[in-house]
Amino acid sequence: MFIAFREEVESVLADALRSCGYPTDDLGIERPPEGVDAVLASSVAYRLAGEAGAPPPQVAGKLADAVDLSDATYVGGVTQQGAYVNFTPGDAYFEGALDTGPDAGRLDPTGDSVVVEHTSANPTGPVHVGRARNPIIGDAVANLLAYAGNDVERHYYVNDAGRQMALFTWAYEQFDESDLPEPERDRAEYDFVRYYRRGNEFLDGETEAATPEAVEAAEAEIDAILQGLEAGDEATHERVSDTDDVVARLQERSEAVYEADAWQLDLPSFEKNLVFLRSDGTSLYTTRDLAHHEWKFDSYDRAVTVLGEDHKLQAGQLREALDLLGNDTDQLRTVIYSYVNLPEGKMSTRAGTGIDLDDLLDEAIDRAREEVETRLDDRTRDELDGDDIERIAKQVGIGAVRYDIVAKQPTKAITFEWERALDFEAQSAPYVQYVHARCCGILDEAGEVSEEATVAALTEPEERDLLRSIARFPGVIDEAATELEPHRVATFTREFAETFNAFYRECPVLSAEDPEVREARIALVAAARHTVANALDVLGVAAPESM
RNA sequence: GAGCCCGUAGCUCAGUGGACAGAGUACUUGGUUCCGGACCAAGAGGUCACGGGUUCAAAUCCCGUCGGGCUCGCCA
Repeated sequence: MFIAFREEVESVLADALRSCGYPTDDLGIERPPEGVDAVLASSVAYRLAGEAGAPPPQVAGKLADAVDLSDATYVGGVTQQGAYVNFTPGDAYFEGALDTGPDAGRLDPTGDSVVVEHTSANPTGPVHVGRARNPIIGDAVANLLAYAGNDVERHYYVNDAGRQMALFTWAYEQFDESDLPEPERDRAEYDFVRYYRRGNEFLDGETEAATPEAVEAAEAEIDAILQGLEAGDEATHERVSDTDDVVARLQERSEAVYEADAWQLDLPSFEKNLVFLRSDGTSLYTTRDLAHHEWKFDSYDRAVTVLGEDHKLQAGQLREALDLLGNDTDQLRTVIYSYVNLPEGKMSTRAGTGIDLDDLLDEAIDRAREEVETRLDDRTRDELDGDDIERIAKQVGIGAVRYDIVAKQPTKAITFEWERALDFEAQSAPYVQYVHARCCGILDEAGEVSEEATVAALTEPEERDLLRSIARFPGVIDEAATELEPHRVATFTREFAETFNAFYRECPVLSAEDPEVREARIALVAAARHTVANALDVLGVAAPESM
């Protein structure tokens, strides 16, 4: 509804500007502050004041008069308030919101195919919280693009060809399991990471056996393994097997230089040369990634990659090299996130400091379970059995962690604190999930949602506010998808929950005396439920029917 | 040292040219015979890091300073 409303506003405002003889290049459309009774407003009068030779409020008044709403469906009215031209919704706008169903927030198909790559990492160990933003943001970005009407594919590119894997392979053969600590969990990556850490300790000379000669021998062996991986690389990786082709094309570029036996690229925007072929003839990650991205460009309309800020330079070099190779790099967008730190310092897989994501999730589920159990006595509705408690604990615990991470702007650094991430009150997943459960509770008792329900029966300000929030959801999806900023959806869920709670407080649904009002409120709760369920779905947070 | 990112209430964060800078948390006070109190209402809390500039209008854009982070490898 919001998008159609916005298009109508753009159209009628442009017409009004033309009829007054003003330029239409900047419509100045924005969202008015809280308390203003309009869905959208225009501040264009400020910019026209000089040209019109009249103060902004006068220009705004003239424009408001010139707006012709006779063909408008969703825009119900236009008023001048100070220097602003305000557009208020009509009945069709509210009716559309009340009709919101299971496809809430899903936009019309764009026809674009998009590949979202995230969490690409070396399989050398478990994911710690420092890196946890990658899968969580990546998943939300992919969901967001799918809701925005794109045909989305998700890729998790496991790189098992680089030096870290060669080091790991060497360490795995070199060290005896009996000399290693017990794995922290019964899973492969916890088993493997012990070798990886021990290997790094050895190479750093931190163990007794690590004499300079031994380290040198180890390095030689790792190099030999790397050569072997490189040879096997082409056979096993169809998608990056065009690396040779990329190397050949790069060598023909005038930016290519051959220095110190290695092929390098002198990129104009970067100080340092980018080596794309080692002196021993093996390729580098970035070279293989170039071939991988050309494959993406051939196979999809657009590509999105979610990367930590430590990869930012490499992402820039990749983009410029792709450009040199003749690709349209507008197809590629990169979402960069900052690392998560602990109050006591940095996290590192290699050093073994930090909190594993698995541990955090377990702790979250444990705390959620306690929370559910202490609230059991307060329940007035259905009884819960052990399975229900476990399900709710998982939905709430994992939801709280994901929400805590996805709700923040990725570019900002986060200091991770247990208490904050697992606070189940206020600006958190459970707060929003609770709204969903409440809706389900009401609908459960209400039975069928009537087709006859009409917004004419919804006259309370809290009812109208809720309708506006429901109507706005597709607009939020549109803007968040355009900017690749899923945290905007999280912000929306918070505001939405507050709006719903205000409605819940002021407007009894099941006990409403007027049957038409009761019917309409039930339909409103159903629309709200679909909205909050899908908003949580975008964020990758479960929407429990009871909790 | 150079490049990039960040700095908003005690704390955690929204807001990134336009209507009085907003939430939560913590603190103070109040609310449930009534659809689920994981809720709600009220109060208090701000040199938007600092200093210049552009603009009718700057937390938002530009320049500089300070503080923090990331990067600068024939690693990924």
